[in-house]
Amino acid sequence: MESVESTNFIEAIINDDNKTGKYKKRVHTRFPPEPNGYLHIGHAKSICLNFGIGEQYGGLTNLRFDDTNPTKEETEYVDSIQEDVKWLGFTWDDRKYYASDYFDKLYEYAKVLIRKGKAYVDDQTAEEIKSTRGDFTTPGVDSPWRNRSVEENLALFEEMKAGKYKDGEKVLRAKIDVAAPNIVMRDPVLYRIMHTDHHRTGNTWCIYPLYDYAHPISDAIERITHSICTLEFEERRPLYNWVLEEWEDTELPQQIEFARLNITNTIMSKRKLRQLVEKNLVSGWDDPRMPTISGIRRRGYTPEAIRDFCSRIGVAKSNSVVDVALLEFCIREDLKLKAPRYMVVLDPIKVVLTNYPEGQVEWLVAENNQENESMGTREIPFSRELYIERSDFMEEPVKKFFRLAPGKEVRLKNAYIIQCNEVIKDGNGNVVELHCTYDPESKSGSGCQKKVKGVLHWVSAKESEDVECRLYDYLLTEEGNEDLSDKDFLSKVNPRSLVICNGKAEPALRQASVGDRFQFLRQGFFVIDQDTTKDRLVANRIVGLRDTWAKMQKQETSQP
RNA sequence: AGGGGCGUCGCCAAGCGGUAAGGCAACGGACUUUGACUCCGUCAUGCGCUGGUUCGAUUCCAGCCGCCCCUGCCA
Repeated sequence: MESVESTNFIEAIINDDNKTGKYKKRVHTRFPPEPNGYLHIGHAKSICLNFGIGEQYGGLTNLRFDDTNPTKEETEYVDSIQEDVKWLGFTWDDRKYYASDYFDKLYEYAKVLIRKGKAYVDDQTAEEIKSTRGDFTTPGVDSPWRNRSVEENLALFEEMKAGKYKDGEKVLRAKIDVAAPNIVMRDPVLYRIMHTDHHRTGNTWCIYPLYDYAHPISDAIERITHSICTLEFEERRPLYNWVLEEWEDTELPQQIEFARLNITNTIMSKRKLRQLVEKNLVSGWDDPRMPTISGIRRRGYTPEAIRDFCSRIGVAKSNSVVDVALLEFCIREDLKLKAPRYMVVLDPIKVVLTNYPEGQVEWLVAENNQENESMGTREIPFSRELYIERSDFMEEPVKKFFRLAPGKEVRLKNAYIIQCNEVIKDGNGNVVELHCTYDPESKSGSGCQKKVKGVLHWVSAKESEDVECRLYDYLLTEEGNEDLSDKDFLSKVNPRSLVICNGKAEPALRQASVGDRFQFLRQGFFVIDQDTTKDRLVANRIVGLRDTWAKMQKQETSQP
């Protein structure tokens, strides 16, 4: 809510530009995803940053699909990206663009570069280009085709466009300096030949521009002022500026880089997330365990929580790994007053109140959210047979355990104080039932003065409805986003080791998860997902189980 | 090794020469019919290291050390 405002380095740049009048106080940003996958929480940082700056400075923010590589891009992805950005609460109005909108302009400007002697057609193969580019310590060598005449280059480039050549036969290269210390500047490729259908332009083109060429021009065409991207593009900034040298506009966009988001134990690589989907290790990009925007939406995260998270993590240039606990804090913070607090029992143990009349049902009043009266109350059934959480009972209580134990008293939330008198076990010594007595004078709200240490969640055994549900835990890895080889990675990425719920993760994580689960369960912060129908039952809201107990689909290990 | 970045509390992150904000986490304590929430309190004589400049340096200079990125016709 009242987070302290301090300006980040990007805002400092913009403030300075506004002061010097560099863009006549115009602020125009863009969010430029390649439609080759679903957006994840890491993209949310970029979205909040770019759209946030637009809002903050009374400027504009475009949505632009960077679709210059037809082999990777699909319409499904552009749809999901739009949905996610909108869901986060941002709007681009009519400013939705595609790099492919500019294919004609890009082509024409390439010819300008050729006429200026700043680009040439190279006949070398990819391998030849690679081997003549040199390495970190060795300068590159000029291509034998580097000094073709403007006329020849123009003719060749037109032939490339006309489809005269096969894939890889020729490329258009920038004529910069093959010996530049910055390898990016060693005559980078501007255009390649690809006889591939594009998701929007179909087979109109067989030459496609590369990012380094298309991006600065797209920015310039849209009159972007601050082109914000991640750190790995930093050494490409000289090329970004080089491409724009002949551009006629006097207010050229400037590239600014920031560190991408990493979260502890969270897979943030699109490549790896794609593998999870393709290997069917998750149900899809929107599987509630995925760190994708659509996945965490299904988990019950709110846009407000994610935006709050993005503002709390800050923006800087140092590689950092944010503790997932901060994300969890943000959703709790937002849901605190929004989520109805229902009681739930996931792993039930039966409690029989031996002094409560058989067949009697009493309807008790419970507040939906004790911190937010406007959420009202509901009536919940109370009867002789109830369920409580198995972990809320300990036959031999440890030191600070103040839930139920033989002889101990505890309050059933919104109901009565009960005392445990007898423990019923099966042939194997497993506790199957608890016989307790309730104190009729202790009804909640009756002004009963008796104090007990513990308060338990419970549900009536007969009057409650069952809800088939699954409680998902995060898709966490022990390694986080470490770079594993494909083989190692896939061996780790299976539902067993990744789903903390299954109790298969490393002890420290598992413990953290138990704590987290506790938070969420006790406060009614659940996500349930009806797997069979794939119904988006949980989208955008927290679902509590109203006085029911959920039958967890048992995955081997039970809760501690 | 060449180029480009970055190093402030367990995790983020302000600070831009005047004597270390804030958040998360953690830990005490109060309150509590959710061990939640709330509330109080604690939590860097220290800013990668070493020198230098200065009355004074996290902030300037030099030299080290550490980490990240770059040799796609991916973005």
